[in-house]
Amino acid sequence: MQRTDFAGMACSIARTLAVAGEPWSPLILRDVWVGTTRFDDLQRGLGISRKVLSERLKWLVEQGVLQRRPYSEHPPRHEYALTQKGYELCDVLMAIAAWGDRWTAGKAGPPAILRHRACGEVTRAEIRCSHCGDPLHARYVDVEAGPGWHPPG
Amino acid sequence: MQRTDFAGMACSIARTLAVAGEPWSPLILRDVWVGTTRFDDLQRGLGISRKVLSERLKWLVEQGVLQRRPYSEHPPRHEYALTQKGYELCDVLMAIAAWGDRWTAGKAGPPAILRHRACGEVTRAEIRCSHCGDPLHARYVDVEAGPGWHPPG
DNA sequence: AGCAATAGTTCCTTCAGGGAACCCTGGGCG
DNA sequence: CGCCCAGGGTTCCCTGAAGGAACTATTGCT
Repeated sequence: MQRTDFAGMACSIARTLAVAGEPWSPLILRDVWVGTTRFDDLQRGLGISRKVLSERLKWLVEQGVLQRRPYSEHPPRHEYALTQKGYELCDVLMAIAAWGDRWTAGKAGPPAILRHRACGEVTRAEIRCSHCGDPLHARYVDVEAGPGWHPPG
Repeated sequence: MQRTDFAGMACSIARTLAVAGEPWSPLILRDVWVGTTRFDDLQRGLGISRKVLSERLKWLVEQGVLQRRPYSEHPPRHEYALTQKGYELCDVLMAIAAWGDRWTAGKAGPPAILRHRACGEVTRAEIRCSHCGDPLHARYVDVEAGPGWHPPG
C-alpha cells in the first residue's frame, strides 16, 4: 500500500496501481506467471525480503489476483497461482515488457522473448484499438469523462 | 528509485518499473498526457507533495520520458511535455487503464473513456499478437530466454 | 535424535514519502 | 519605489515502509 489512497481516485490507472503497483508486485506476478509458485523460490529468485514478499502475497490474494492453494496435505504446503483477474494483469505486463524491450534493452537485445502458442511465432504485445483494430497511440487519443467519473477529493 | 536495483535486472518489466514504476510516476505521465503540464497544476491535481513531484519530474526528464521546456522567457516559466518514449509509455498506461476499467470500476462504470481520433469511436486498449494479430493472453504465451538474458546477480 | 525443507513471523535499522514552510525570480500596480 | 502575487521549486522534520537477519513451526527423512 502506498501512503496515498490511490484506490479511491477516479482513475483506472490509479486503481490498478492500488492493486498491483507497489514495489515488487508486478515482478511477483511475472514469476508466478512463468512458473515460480512457491514462497521460497519467489524469495530467492527475486531477492526480495521475506517480510515484504509475505505482505505482497497476502494483499494480492485479497485482491483476487492470486489464489493460495495447497499442493500437499502432509506436510501442509501451499503455492500461489494466477486467477483470471491475475492472468489479465499479466497481459498488461506483456505490454510493459514490450516497452522495456524497445527502450531499455540496448544492443544486447531483450532478456526474454514471448512465443504465442496459437500461432507458434515469436511475438510482442501490441496495443490496438478495440474498435478499428489499428495500433492505438496515446498521441492520437482523446480522453473524455466516463460515467464513473467524480471530482477528486 | 526503489531500494532495490530494478534497472540492472535482466527483465524488461523490472527495467520499465525502474524508469516509471515509482509511486506517482504513472499518474504524473497520465496528467501530462491529458494536458496538465505545469508544476503547480500537477501538484494540485494529484495532491502529491511538492518534494516528490520535483524529484519525479527530474528523474523522468533524465530518463528521456519527459522534456522540460520554456513556455515563457520573461518571466522564465517551464512546462513538461512527453517525448516519443513518453508517449509510448502512455500507450502502456492505456492498457493499464483498460484492466482497471474491467476489474475495478464497478457498476458506476469507467471514470474516463478514450476516443480514437483515427476512427472517431470510443475505444479500449487491446493487447494483440504482433505476428498474427489475435488477442494475446498471458495464459497462452511461452516465455523463452532472449539474447539479452543473463543470470541474476 | 538430528537435520533439512517449506512457509512464514519478528525485530531492528535505514531511507523515502508526506506535509508545511521557506526561497527566488520576475511581473503588475498604486 | 515598495508591495504583493504567481510560478517553480528547495529545505526541514516526522513517520512509516523496505531490507536484512534471526527466529518459529510443522513434517519428513535417516
